[in-house]
Amino acid sequence: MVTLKQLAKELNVSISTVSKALNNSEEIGEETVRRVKELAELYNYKPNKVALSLKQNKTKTIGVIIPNILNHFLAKVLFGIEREATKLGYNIITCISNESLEKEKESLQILANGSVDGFILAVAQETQMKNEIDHFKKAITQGLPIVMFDRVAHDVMCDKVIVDDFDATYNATKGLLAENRKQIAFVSSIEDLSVGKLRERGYIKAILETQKQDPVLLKIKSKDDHQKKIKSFLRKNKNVDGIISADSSSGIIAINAAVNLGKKVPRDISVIGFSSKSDAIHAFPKLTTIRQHAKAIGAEAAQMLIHRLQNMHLNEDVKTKIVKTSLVNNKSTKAK
Amino acid sequence: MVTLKQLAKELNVSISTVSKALNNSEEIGEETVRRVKELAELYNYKPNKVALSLKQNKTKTIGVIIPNILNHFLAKVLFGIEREATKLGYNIITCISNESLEKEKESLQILANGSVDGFILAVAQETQMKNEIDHFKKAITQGLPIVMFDRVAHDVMCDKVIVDDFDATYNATKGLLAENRKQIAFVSSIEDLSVGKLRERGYIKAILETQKQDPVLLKIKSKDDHQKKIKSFLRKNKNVDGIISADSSSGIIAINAAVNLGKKVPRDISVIGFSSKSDAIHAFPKLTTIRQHAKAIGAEAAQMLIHRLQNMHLNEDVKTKIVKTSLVNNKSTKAK
DNA sequence: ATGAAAGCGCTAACAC
DNA sequence: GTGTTAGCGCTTTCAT
Repeated sequence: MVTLKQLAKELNVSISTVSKALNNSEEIGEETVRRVKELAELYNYKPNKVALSLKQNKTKTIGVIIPNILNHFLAKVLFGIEREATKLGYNIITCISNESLEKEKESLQILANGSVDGFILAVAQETQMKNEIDHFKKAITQGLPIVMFDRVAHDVMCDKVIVDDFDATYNATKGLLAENRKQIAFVSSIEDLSVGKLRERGYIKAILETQKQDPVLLKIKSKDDHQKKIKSFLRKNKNVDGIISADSSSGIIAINAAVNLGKKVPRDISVIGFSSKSDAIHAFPKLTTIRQHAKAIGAEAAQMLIHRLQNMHLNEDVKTKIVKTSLVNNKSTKAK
Repeated sequence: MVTLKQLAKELNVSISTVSKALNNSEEIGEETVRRVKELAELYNYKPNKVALSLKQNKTKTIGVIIPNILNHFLAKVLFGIEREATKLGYNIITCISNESLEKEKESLQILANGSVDGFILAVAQETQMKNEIDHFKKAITQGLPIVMFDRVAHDVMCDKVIVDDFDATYNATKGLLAENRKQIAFVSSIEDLSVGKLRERGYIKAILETQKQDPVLLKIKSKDDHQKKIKSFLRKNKNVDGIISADSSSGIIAINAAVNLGKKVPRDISVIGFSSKSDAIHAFPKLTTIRQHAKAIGAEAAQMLIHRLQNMHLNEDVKTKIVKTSLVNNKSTKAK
């Protein structure tokens, strides 16, 4: 990499002259500016990011901590974060906590050594289960703002971007009730997560309001064989004619399992699930989907963090943004 | 963040004494070392990463450029890279090229400003189609080594980690032939990619060797409705009793479509596809899968790059590592 | 209009 | 055993 020093030497001017010329300072003569810029162009000069960061005490880099990059939703949020951050002139350093509290702490620690200006993260499963939040608070105290998305720690004072999970399943359940479904079941492999609990409650509320059916829950552990669990559940509960799925694959598996058992979807059973467009087509018929607008969530989180970084002096109150889900009617429910 | 300066002041010693003490230099007295370390501990001192980078002219950071984070395979490689890099003391800055040549160039450019020590990347689709490679060469010339994985540019002299795509489909096709399948078709939505072409050739070779059937190809464009395309293909080609899928979703869709058309899998038709474990269960029966060992590819790429970074002076020859795929027999083929 | 110098936080060669 | 100094690349204040 070419440095200001080298340019200065070659042009027989001082380093500061070169710096000013490149930064369009009024102080420098027209002719000099031209010569400097020409040479800089020729050598493809780029200001050294590290030196800038040191000087200005900010890195224009965001630390992103994702629990699980193989989760389509989380990956899509990351996509949204990256795009928005890039647009606003920031880079992202990505760490994957792998749902582990320890790894999450570590990542936060390591990046708090001056590598980043702030964090965007979704809380790891283990962290949510143990309800630990000190590491978050510590980072914030150190002057590194955090934006949490989707899975948040409510007791940490920081900006948040969340989904209206409760409403989403409440409304989805209402939708199946409107189809006159007699026994709607709830299938979840994420009951440990804050969002999993919210989704469950939304479903339960809608069911209890009917006063005509009771909640039926199928909870799947990650080590279970999802296909078998769901298939045997459907076999044993022949009266189930509607399914709300809380995670991204149970809905798809449920459809395929139902078809496999000789049921017609949606004639005999309707299914609604959280899912992405690309996964929804893995089911025949295509899964009616609760869309979470993952990219928008990521973009929103990036905006919030960068806004805060650029207005640190103002000390604004923390905000929570709720991104509304939307229901995409495909063929696994009766169309309206 | 606490600095050496502040510690030095509080302890009434010089900055360099503190620095040496913390770095376990032999020069410093036992007692001093103890005092320094205690205070550092108390204030949770962490060496400023940016200052270190500037001083040592290396960032211990790797730039990773991924074409599409929503692709499960690529996401998993990223996972592998992150894990291995972290283990070896490196951070990763992630950019997403979104399959665009322009974005890829930009990312390479921006990160070449001193932000990273080298790159790990898979070439964007557009880049492969236009066969542009100057931006890669430029980065390498600037002293930033590149490791390419999966989708590589053969004309760039750099380390590579690739999959034995040709062999994978060749062998998979042979496997279906051994089941005595009379007409095996090849379904692909990635014919533009280098790996897509290799997979196609592997299939074609195996078919031509039989001298009993001709290759039958279904090529899907990304804007097509994949479900419809595959379903109507199966309807029109009733003699097809075997399918090799080149991408990660066609195989799953094919199984579900076949079942939907009243066929029994694998009695009437066998299917093999590239896929991950978590996607394979979206099909009933579960898809027999060509596993690419994405995490291993990522780890290997990280190791290669870091090895090179730590031995830049040696100027070692570039290497290409081939990671063998393996076939996981599930229920969409006749078990051996 | 141009340059010298200080300083961001750190390490290390070189005094003492 | 401890301190001084220079320097990584850059911006910026303050001379000239």
